[in-house]
Amino acid sequence: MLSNESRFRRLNRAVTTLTGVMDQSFLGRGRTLGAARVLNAIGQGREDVADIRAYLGLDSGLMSRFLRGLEDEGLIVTQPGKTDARRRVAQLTEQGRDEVAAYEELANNGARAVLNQYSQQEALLQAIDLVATVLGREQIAISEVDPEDPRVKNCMAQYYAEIAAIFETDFDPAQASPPDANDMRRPNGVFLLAVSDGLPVGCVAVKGEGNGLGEIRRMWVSPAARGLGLAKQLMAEIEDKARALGIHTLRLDTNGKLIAARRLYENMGWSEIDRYNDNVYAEHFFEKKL
Amino acid sequence: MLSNESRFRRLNRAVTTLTGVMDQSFLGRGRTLGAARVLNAIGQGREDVADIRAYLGLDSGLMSRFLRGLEDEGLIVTQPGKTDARRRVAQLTEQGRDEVAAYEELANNGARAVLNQYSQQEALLQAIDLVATVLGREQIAISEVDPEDPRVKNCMAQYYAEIAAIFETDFDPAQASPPDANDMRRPNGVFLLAVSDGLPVGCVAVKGEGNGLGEIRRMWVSPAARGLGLAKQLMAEIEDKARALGIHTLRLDTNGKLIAARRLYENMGWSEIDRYNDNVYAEHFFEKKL
DNA sequence: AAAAATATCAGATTAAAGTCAGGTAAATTT
DNA sequence: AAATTTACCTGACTTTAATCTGATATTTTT
Repeated sequence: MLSNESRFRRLNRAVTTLTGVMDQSFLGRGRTLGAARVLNAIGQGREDVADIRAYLGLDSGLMSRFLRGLEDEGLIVTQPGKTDARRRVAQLTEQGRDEVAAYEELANNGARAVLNQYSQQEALLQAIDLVATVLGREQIAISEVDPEDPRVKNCMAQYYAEIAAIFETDFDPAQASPPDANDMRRPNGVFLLAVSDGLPVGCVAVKGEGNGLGEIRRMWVSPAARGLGLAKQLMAEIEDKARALGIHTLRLDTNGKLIAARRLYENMGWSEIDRYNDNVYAEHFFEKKL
Repeated sequence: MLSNESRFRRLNRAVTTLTGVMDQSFLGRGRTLGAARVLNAIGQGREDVADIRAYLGLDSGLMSRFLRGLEDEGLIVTQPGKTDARRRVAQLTEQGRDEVAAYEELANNGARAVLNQYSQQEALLQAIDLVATVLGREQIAISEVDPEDPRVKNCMAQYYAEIAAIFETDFDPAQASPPDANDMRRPNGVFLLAVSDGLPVGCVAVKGEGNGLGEIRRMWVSPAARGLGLAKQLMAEIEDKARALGIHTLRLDTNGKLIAARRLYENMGWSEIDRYNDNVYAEHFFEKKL
């Protein structure tokens, strides 16, 4: 009925309207939106002035004035950077933290007001995650994390829930040869987590034992990030990490129902081999020489 | 992992960033955003100045200046309204139409640029429809349309596709006692369509034959609008319309697999009766005295 | 018919954001 | 060591949006 473009523009209009309302509530704290944006950027942990400037797209003169204003209010302090004294670093004062918290509260209240009046919140949130992740696809960042990072645990919980739904039985991780966290930490292995604007959207690990053999584990991509080529990117990066760790042969196992995964492995140069473990959920086994 | 509020705010950020880029492209046409917004509102068919003013939330002085500017550019003409000469009415000139088309092109290109780089477009668009509809829930408008309106055909096509998926067989509308369009037109009946910012999200009809008996047909709510109470609203409105047409008894049929629908009818005071037609897809029959 | 309300317009003013042209100190390059 | 570049600052200026006041024409109410 509507063109795809129009459907997209409907979203723009709906979100823009809400954002306008939210911005209005921000004004209630007696600061201009520009100053509030800078303050909140600092509150998000962005300290480097040049970084904030790039993030918000501000002219250096304008930025400078915002910083002076916030300083005069006693909300931030700025200092020359340690490694480069030209780059200045901004930090919140006690009072600044309170003020950021107040803005957070306003933004969260605005969000809650919308979410709470809808009966099927989880479905809505999943749609929101998908849309936000696809629209912000350029800013998905893959980085090394500890295998016991709480975000990793969260990814795994989602993974198990999905697997259970696909297998139509309970999924017992203990029966899937659970890897020792230490084998996914340097120097044995590496754990990679993909994050899209704060939301964990995928992970993968290489598990090693220091003998040149490695295994790919914990491969997962959130439904919100599927179709973006993230799985391929994670696999490529983890292979690089494995190579750098001195691993020459990688293996992995997978279930027959995870068809997309199997196709990916085949496309990326893996070859099927015989069963090499007693994981009861695994039906296909692959190997790749690095 | 992330709070619900944070997940919502991720969407805000992603959309706002894109909107900013789009707005930049609008500026390329040498007009301020304010003036462009007014022009595009007129291009959308909003003619009444007071209406545009309310829609865009503009002060009368500011609005007046935008209109003068657009008039000076030769893009619009304004006249006193016919029924009330205080309210002015704006219309596009030939040149204005071209300019609106140019803005449309820019906006559509921006939307396409985002959509086209994603491989699972239809899933994304469905998520977009859901999010935009829920966020813009207040602006769903229900109005009478002709049963042969193309938007109605589109709703029905979606309905049939869904039904086919639920029944796991092909669905042949010809076997479902298809109603005569004329019986869903005044004075026999009424057809209602629910539209959310341009997107048809639901419909319902009362089919009558002028004898005080009526039948509810074409009841459908888009997946994008479920959970908003739209079905209930449509049913309530169509009952009112039926009453106003002089109908004293309403009937309807439904399939056993449409559980939510059946529960709705029961909650709204319908009582189950014996089969009254030979619709092969119908398994439950209801009646309501008005 | 008079009074009140409504819709727009025009001019003056303010506020916020953004731009531009130097200037300084620190870092980097030559 | 000199020249260049970088990051930030300051002050002057422009643009855009927004607000406020008062005027006019029209409609509605009394």
